[in-house]
Amino acid sequence: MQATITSVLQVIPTPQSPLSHQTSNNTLRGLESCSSMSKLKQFHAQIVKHGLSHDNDAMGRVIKFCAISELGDLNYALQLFDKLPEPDPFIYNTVIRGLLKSQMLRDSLLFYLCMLESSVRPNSFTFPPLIRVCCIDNAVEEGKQIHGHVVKFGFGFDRFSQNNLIHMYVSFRCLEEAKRVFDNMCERDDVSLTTLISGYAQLGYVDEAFQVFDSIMEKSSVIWNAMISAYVQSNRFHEAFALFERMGCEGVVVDKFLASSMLSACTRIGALKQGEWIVEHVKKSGIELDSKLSATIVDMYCKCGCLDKAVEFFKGLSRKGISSWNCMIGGLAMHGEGEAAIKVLKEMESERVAPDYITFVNLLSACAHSGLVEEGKHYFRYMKETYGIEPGMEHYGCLVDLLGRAGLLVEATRVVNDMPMSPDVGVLGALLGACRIHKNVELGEKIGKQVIELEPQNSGRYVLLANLYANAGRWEDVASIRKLMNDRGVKKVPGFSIVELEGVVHEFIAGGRTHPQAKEIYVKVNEMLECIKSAGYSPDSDGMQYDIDEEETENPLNYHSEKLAIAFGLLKSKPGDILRITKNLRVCKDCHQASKFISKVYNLEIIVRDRNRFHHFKGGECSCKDYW
DNA sequence: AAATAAATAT
Repeated sequence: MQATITSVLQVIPTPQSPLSHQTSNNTLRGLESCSSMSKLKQFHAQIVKHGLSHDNDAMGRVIKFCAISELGDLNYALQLFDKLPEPDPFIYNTVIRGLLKSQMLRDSLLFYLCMLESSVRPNSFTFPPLIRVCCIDNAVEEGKQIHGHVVKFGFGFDRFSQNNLIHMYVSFRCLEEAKRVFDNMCERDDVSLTTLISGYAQLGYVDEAFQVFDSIMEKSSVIWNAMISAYVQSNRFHEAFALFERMGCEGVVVDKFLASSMLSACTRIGALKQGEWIVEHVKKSGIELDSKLSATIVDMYCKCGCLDKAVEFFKGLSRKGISSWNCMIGGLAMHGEGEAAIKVLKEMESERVAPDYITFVNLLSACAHSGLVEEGKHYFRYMKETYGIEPGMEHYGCLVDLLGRAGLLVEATRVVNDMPMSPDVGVLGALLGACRIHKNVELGEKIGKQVIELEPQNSGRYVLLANLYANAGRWEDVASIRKLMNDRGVKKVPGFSIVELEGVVHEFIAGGRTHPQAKEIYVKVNEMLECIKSAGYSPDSDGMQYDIDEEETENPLNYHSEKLAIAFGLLKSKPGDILRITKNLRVCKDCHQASKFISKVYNLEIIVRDRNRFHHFKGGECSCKDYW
């Protein structure tokens, strides 16, 4: 990007080609509906015959098809370009877009330099794709230079360029720059606003996002949606719901995007009642149930713990998109219904829907959660053999998880070592998890250290390794992990659990006392623990989660968010009720054990969704059969 | 002749 701009500033405009004749007009019109490269080559031949092979207008259309269309051929476009004596800005822009589309990011920037060197003046269409290139390539320096060019060539107030610049600076995490571009605009549109709002939210500045949102006088539904999703994304569900309500009061119509965002909010916190309300609304208001929305609904039912309703809704779909199939299989996986998941795959095949990459991720995860080792191994090969799907990182992750959980650590390690790509944190994390389950300290230590260095800010990894050490009685190592976390300023993610009772969502944070009935709840926790102790429960401090926080005075193990949520549920429910809990972390061993006892002693069904899967506690047993 | 953002499944 060394080219100087000053030399290009005085450019002589490219002379326009002579007008095309009637015949060539017809040829050009035909090009619009061109359906393949071989058809295109016929058109090209016609153009040559009419003596227009150097005509920018005609050749521009040909190049556009080759460079941009799905059926095109970028190399052919480049060959044609080379034969043009004086390509115009449109043609340069088109090739730049084509290079972007083919992920040839560097070449796209270089091509822009060629444009400048040939003294062809960029226009307002030149910059948006270039800005995207910098954005995707994370090319911060080049991005700033392109921004300079935008201004110097006089497009500093072009809305498309500005919107793309906002997007670019957000992706560079330069929010001040993004805001500066935004403030500088004379005319902001929905794109400018949503880009900035979601940008703030992505980087954790939800309140700043709200300020922008709040400053808008006339809010379109797109803007409402952006702000609501911003809250959902930041786990601030109460605010999302509150805003949704306010939106209704202001008479904004719920469209499919809003329905989708709200459903995903319900899904994330496991708010079944609210989710069902949205589904009813979708049905009543005639919002089009497209395949994406259907998938969202299937997913909502699954993740809110209602497998039956998910299945019912799924079966009722007249046209099932691939994502609905995938959500259904994924839902069954979470509930530990491996055999059922395999059955759905077979149904899918008999309905001639081709499974894709994600189908097999979900299917393999179903096998892993149900301990279906042979089946899992079979489908791992099958997807390649039958559908030509090359196993990706996620598939390897599932396979390692599958083998590791089943105690086949040697085989799991071999898979990791023989993978064609180098294993990411997910894959190694699966192996580490297996080491913890099967108490393999040597391997676990080695993998644990790797995983921590790959993701130094992820507290969960430290906790996992510390647990492994604690398990082996290696307390000095536990202490050194704790020190490492402190030195690096890694904060443990606070665990929270959510319960929906009578349509109201209650949230509990481990050791927290913010709930209005906190006092009663804590009394109930103690009573509850005493009660199950006499039924044979003994606290299991194996998990060691508590020892990692030094400042806690009480034993936080007793006040894990899940126990608070259950105690609250006990206060509010009658025997025979079902208690649904959603939590952000994984269930710890002690809570798992306690939940089993509680389900028996209090005759209460408890359905817990953790980070990974569902646990259905009933009569002293858990649906995961302690396999999780 | 031409374009940017926002939703689902790991």
